Amino acid sequence: MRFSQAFIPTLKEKPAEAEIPSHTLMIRSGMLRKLGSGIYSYLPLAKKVINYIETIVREELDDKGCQEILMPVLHPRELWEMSGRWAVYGPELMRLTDRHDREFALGPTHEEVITLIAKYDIKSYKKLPINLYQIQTKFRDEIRPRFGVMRSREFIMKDAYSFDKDKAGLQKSYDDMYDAYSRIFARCGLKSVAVEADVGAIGGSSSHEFMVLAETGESEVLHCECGYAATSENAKIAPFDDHSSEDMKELAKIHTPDRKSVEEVSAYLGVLPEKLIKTIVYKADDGFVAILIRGDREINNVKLANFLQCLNLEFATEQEIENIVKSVAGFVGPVGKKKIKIYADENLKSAKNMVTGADELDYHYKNVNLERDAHIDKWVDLVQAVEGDLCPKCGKPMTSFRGIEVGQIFQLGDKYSTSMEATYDAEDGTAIPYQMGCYGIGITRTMAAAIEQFHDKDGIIWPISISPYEVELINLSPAEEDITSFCDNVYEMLQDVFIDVLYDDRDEKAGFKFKDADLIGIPIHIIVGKKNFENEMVEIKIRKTGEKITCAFDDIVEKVEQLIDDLYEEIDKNVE
RNA sequence: CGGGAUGUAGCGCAGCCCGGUAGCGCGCUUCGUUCGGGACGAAGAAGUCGCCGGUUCAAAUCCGGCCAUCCCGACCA
Repeated sequence: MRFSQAFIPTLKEKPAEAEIPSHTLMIRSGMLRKLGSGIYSYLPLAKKVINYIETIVREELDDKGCQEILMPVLHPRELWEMSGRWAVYGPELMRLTDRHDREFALGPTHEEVITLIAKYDIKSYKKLPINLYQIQTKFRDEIRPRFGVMRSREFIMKDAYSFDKDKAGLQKSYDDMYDAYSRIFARCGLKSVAVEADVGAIGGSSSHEFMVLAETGESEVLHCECGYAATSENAKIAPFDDHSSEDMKELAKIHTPDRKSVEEVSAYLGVLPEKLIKTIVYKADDGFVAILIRGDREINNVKLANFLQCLNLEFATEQEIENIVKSVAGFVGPVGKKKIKIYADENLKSAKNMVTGADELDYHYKNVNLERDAHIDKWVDLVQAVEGDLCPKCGKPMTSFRGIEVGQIFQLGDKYSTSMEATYDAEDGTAIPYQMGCYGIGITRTMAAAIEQFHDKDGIIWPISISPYEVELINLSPAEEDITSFCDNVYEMLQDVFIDVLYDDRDEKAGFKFKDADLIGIPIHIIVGKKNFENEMVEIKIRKTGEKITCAFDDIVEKVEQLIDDLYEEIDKNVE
């Protein structure tokens, strides 16, 4: 492609709306333009990257025997009522009404549609297992779209659905997808890691998220050298140090005037925050509960919501604490008989001689020993894991990094097949619900994640496997006829050997073209300037390292082919 | 939805407090010079000042309402 003909509207200045590198760079490099909040047009460079990512996805999935289909974006309300998700999916489901007042959703995911397809047309065990996928625009009415394509309301996603006869089959399909995903992200040139994940609203049992490592990632991942890795919201931990060796002391009420927070009480009494127990009252779906957590730690809301099996979870108000719990905000505690259920983080089980609220204004208890002084309805893992916590598998301290979630795989089991009465006929003729799995990859998010992982102050540094072009040929002297006709020639020769090349033939200053080339981030630049030209040489620059090599005219094609091979080899060695 | 901000030329912004009919930089068009890290000169095109209403002789500017966009928090590929 000649740059002079290409639609690549680059920008010198940073756009006001962009916060993170991928967003800024996609706009500046002429890949992306905004239409509305969380709604974007993909210009030619972006579309090429998307195509390359999709090609890798298709190749790897097809290799596992998956088959591509295309399902509708528009879903009738009745379909979502079959699974019960019209009600539970919540405001994130983009809903609309047609001229006859019929209600529809714009599909955020396609479990319902695919299950219906299977229900009608995959009736025999002989047809199983089967895995169907699509690459489709998805809609999610995000509370707050941000970071450009990273969290948008409309995005391109690959979603696959597996159907198996039994759990063992599902496990096999799941393992295949796990393997395919690892290969896909590696082939995209990305450093990624699979972590244990929360199943969230989709439901089901086992799940992994694939995270691309990047400082700007929205998720914190805890991992251990033994291989354990999980998002911080989902991470389990080995119990922290206990105090079981202490003797239980006598319970005592102490005056703590106007000291409510952990910091205040801990400073006033001269004890460490870890000797305090916070008692937090929540309003859950079916009533109020009190949760106990060590003073220096936080409650993990995902764990709590999962444990309580509830959709809405909020703090009780001061009024509710007074009226329902018969206590005082800031001084709530577990000692004595209570009207509501009390659940304690299991790490408190061995804690001795703790400080808690005394359910009375300006008073706390000291020397509280939960098993002696309180009634705990259940001990549960509720703590938010942090860096330094011990690995649940091997007990070593875990470290943390940030990541961008680019894919997630789930074992759904028979959740949808049962609710939608989708069954196959087994060998003995009985109707059995499919065992299903679902597997997503955010295509456009993967593109953004690649930029987050690979950029510098000058612009994007594309991994060659998903780069919009493999080579950028830069003519620094378009006014010189001999140089230009030479460049035209090189352009032809490269195309003849199927190298995808962007040819900067524009009548612009050298610096201008260099800046654009660095910004756009094509991995290999061939620079044709006057001085080198007179010596029958060109310069080849590697975008990633900045390394510049000179190359004789006759060797250009061979050298470039070799450099391309090297870059692919570097990627391939990380593909299992 | 709560908190904070912004809306003026394609992009980035000033002007608003103190009302008098719009300006700067980049980009764009033409010409000339320049030509290895976002050149210079000259000439030019381009804006219903987010929308609706109010106050006023007069509104980008003051007042009210609405809309949109962005940032911080709770959700997710």
